[in-house]
Amino acid sequence: MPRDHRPPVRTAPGRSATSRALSLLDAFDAGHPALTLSQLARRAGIPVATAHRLLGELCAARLLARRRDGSYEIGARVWQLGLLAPPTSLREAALPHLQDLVVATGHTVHLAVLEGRSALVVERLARSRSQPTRHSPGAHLPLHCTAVGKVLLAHAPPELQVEVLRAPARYTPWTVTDPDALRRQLATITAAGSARSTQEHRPGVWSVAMPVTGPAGIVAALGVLAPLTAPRLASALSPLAAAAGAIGASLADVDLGEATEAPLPPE
Amino acid sequence: MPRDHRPPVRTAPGRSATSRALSLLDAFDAGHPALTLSQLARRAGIPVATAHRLLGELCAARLLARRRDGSYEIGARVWQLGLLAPPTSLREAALPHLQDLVVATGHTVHLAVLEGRSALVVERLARSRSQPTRHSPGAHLPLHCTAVGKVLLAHAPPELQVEVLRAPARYTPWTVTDPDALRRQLATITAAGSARSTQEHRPGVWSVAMPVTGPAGIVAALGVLAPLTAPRLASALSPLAAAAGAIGASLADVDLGEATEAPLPPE
DNA sequence: CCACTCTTCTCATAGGATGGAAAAGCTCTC
DNA sequence: GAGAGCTTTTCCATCCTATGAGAAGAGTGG
Repeated sequence: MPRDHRPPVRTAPGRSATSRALSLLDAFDAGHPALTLSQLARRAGIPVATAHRLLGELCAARLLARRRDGSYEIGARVWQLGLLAPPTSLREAALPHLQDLVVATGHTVHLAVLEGRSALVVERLARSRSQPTRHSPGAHLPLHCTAVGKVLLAHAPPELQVEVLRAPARYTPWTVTDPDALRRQLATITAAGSARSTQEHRPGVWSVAMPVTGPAGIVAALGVLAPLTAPRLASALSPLAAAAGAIGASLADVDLGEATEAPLPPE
Repeated sequence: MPRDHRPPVRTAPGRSATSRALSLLDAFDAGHPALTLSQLARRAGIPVATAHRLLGELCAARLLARRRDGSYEIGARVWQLGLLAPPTSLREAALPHLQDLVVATGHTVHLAVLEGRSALVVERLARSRSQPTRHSPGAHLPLHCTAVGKVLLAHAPPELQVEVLRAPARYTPWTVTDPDALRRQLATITAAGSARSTQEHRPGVWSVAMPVTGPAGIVAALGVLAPLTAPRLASALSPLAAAAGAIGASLADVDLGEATEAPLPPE
């Protein structure tokens, strides 16, 4: 019975119990779809013993599952819940039109929504299915140097524009990082109804995008990507507009749940 | 200052803080993709004040989002995390083969995995995209009266078989609810390599299914559904086997993360 | 066989979660 | 426009539950 003395436990730094559990979920990303207990504890910044208990709860709720080797992965329950999230209804409404657009243009097609300070790719379709798509659905794109991002930014609330234009990151030698130049671009985009990006995010690639307007306003941006060597992009504008319009129209009865950012500005 | 006296708060029944927060997530389902605070509190069985605080945390973690009208919905973050769950990699590996199978048979195609005591539909493809698919991906099917369910059950651990066969629910007049008869069916299915269901789950519909075998054993079941009036189902067996084999083969390098049920049997 | 890492479990403490109640909105009806 | 009935938000005293060091168990491999 060597358990002789128990020094007082240095307890609860300040985060709530729930926030710790949720930080464990945040430890997973595309590069880390499965993690061990100690990896999770490290990445979430909480003691192993605590992580172990919380992981047990997350597994009981089926948000996580254990693999054969003992490591943890995101559970099917999360996938299932995710089907109820707004991107799914949008994605399903858009899919047939995206396919049409791929056929019409022969290029890769993007559908993205605004999430936080970046564009969340809801769906991406390429000519050949087997072609390795660099950014799969679920990836984030910058707002200031992609065509879909610019469309979303141009129709975003001014506060967000200010925030994003404060310090635009450079991705290629062609990325526009001057706030004033970008601001002028946004004005043009709102007026013209379409945005483009030429090698601003990825060398050798240009893209055009247009807004998708549902009953509650702009809900997404639809873009076409192609290599610089491809035929003129002007030919893509007409089918792009048609597809964007068709998607918007099919959104008529779909929920108008434009989610707001965070409900609690205080703190 | 009318706050004169404060009777002691009848506190904490027994559930952990985290489990309460997670029960709020469980309140969402396909029929209720958006809920108000009081609905959530009712459905999760927790006081409004507590629910309000926990919902604030879930929104901060972006697992939930608020709509314009103040109601809550599943956040895009959940959708994004769900892309890391096993169903996604399986779904993506299978999709091209499912499309081939739809073309080859002309019927609706199902891909399902075992989850708990039911079959989780990972993907469903029909001939015409616009046709209203009754059960979309994410839905659960019973194990004892659908073709995909029977395949999964036949290869499931004996404990699960016992549990499911204890009291099989009746869905139609043709549902087989006799445990012994079902047990014999399972033996036949294991031997023959395919299962069928004729109106056992839904009147006027039959289905055939086969297992999808990856490097780590049976990972899913692939099924074909058709109305009773359709041509003989035997013609579907050959393309079905081909597709199931192709999916299994393309799973070779995909993670072998066969998730176990729950890690903690105690309690 | 020992050294090492990862996982599981225990338990005394105190700090945070709890929920009744009040207040603030919000939508109708009369 | 007062009032009833509803939902959402805030407050705070109590006390229950989360906490995390440590020890033991379970692998791993040199």
